[in-house]
Amino acid sequence: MSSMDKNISPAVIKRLPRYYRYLGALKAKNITRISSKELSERMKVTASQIRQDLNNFGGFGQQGYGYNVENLYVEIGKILGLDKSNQMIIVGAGNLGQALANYQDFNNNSIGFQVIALFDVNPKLIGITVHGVEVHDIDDMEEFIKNHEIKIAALTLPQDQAPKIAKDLVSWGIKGFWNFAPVDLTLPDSVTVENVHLAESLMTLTYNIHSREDGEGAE
Amino acid sequence: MSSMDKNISPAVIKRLPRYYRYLGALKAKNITRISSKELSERMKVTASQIRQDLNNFGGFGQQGYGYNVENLYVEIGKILGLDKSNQMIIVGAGNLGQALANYQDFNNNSIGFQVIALFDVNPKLIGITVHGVEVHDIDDMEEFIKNHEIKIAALTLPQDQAPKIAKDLVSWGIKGFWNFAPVDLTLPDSVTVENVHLAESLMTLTYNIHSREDGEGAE
DNA sequence: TAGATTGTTAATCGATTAACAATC
DNA sequence: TAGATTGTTAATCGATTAACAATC
Repeated sequence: MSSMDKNISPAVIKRLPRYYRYLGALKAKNITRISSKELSERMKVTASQIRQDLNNFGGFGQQGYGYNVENLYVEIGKILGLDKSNQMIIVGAGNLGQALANYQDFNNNSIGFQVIALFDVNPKLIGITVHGVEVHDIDDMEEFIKNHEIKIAALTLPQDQAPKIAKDLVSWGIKGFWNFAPVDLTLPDSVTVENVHLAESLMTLTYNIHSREDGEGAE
Repeated sequence: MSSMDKNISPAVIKRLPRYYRYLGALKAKNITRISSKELSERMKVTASQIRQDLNNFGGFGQQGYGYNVENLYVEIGKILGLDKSNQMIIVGAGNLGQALANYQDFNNNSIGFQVIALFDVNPKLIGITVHGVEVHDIDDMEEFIKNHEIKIAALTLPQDQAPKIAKDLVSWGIKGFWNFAPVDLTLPDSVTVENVHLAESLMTLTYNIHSREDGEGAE
């Protein structure tokens, strides 16, 4: 209802955070206005694409002027849901889970994400504190989620455990998964899964490195 | 020359690791053959897409039979460059760098990736060992890369340092970057960059969570 | 006002899906 | 051989780019 989503394509959505990052950088440089043309040169995309993308959400610009940096930054933030509080838990307090808990890039109030608990089965980890956040017993997770009305869970646990725990988490109210386990989660349509498949990302890198080596003398 | 790359689209390349993962799982279940139709049902893509994708690289199947799982697994591994040794270094031995050094998913010989050194400026980190891999002084990086003929570097360092260090690394022989810094690296065309922008991935997650909430009653 | 730049429609391009002849 | 399933061409669909009238 609020944003009368006329089914925005995933390709557009994936580009929004990058616009947001560039606008943040412009803001930090005290640049107050920018045209789609100049932004397109900085970002190495077409000005057409920028205007098309933004116009999915409303007319943020002004003819003859361009876009107000501060305003556009705020608007894209709202579109992405960064104005809401986004508390999350991390399930699996191993190296990756702890790294995410420590990660300053998003884990600060200015962007609005906040890790409020880690969970693990390992008694050696339960009770320790990572970046001021406590590792809890995974058996206490249901109650914690319900008490704190958590909607987002990062999954940084072994592949074989991820599907079952994800299913439980959905029944306890989790609406979005940030999934680092190398497995595809099959969950109801009302639930969102954002995969970060690190091993797969690394494989596309090696593909590109090797294919460039081979194609050196290409036309 | 070797693979006479007829310019495979990035969309196809990004799907290959997922095929590889599914074939590995089939192999582990001792399934020896699979048709594009059955694989398409498991992976929730069209059989057409699977056949089109694979045929960019050669006729791996057999009419009336389907694909041999073991063979296809090996072939896709070769396409991705997993048969070659892929030694890499991690630049930035903070939480994320250490987590990657520890990450078992790719950091084992069976897939062919191997982290052989971490680098940092922090004297407190230099000399420690993470998952059997030593953290070196970043001043020793040039010599190390040249001695070991390293081609791949993971960048897990602060955003403001990434562009300069990436430039240096290129001059020392690095061909591919696995970039975790929230910045776009501008480098020569001969160099490959695979970005893992965690904060941006998390933002698309919140977008989807919130837009589903709003659109609940949509047709 | 004249100049600049948006918002938006139309044209192009590329990727996905469907269909089917080839063939194991 | 008959049945199954690929490899590949053709049709469709969606996303990107170009163009330009609207308008600040």
